[in-house]
Amino acid sequence: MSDFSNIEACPVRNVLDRLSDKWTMLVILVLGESKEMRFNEIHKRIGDISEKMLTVSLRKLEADGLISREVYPVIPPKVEYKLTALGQELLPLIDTITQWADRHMQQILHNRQQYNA
Amino acid sequence: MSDFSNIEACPVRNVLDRLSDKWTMLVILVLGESKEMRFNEIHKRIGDISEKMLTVSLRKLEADGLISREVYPVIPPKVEYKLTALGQELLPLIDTITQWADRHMQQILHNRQQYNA
DNA sequence: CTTTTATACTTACTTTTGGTAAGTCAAAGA
DNA sequence: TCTTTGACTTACCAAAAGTAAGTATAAAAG
Repeated sequence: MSDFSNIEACPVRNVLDRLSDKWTMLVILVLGESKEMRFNEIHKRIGDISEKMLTVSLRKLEADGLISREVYPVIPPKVEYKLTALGQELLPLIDTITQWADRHMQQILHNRQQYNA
Repeated sequence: MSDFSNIEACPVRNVLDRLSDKWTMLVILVLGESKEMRFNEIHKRIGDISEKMLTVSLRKLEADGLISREVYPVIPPKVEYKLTALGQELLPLIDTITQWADRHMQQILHNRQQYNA
């Protein structure tokens, strides 16, 4: 049983803190859909993420080594993102959650309605 | 390939949006450690969550039907929380991520340092 | 009999995180 | 010369989360 309250030293806290922001897990999922993706492709695929937050999310994932960023020196700019081996390892774990989501969404929506009544 | 940009209709977005806040996944993990838990127990186990946010997180999880909340009419108050069957289904999926975290934390910390240099 | 303690919250206020819209850069095309 | 293109950046505003204090009530302590 890990010591969740020791935030610095606890791997679980360390990783969950990084995944527990508004966009990170979704960005990983999206990147898992194709070999590599350009900034605007990811942006369109998600739809409602701001450019600012997409930039921030991608930079953090890059810093952790979960994605790689390749800049082509052309104009207009071209930048390709893809999951690293490490990132690809994480992908199926998040994907399992999305499958669970597909199976249980109806139930959850129902529960929410009950609760608000 | 689901339509992530249709936030209302997409189960993945719907569930990820709920899990993608600062504390939800960690609260589920902690509740998975014992049969049931009282408010202050959860609070101490996590350590740095505020009482306010713990209340908010628990209420949302309750609304979705992932945890149940039992109030004993005593003074001082006693309230017990535990995962429902639905919540217990989700637990191993989050737990798999924490195991991945344990395996790769060193590498990730190393990557972060490299990036900031 | 007054004060303290215990537990699970609220509430008012501040800080951090995220959203919005406009701007930047440099070359190619009209 | 003016517009378009793509990947951002920036200044400013809104939403989420943190902080510290307060609430309720009865039993136990002094």
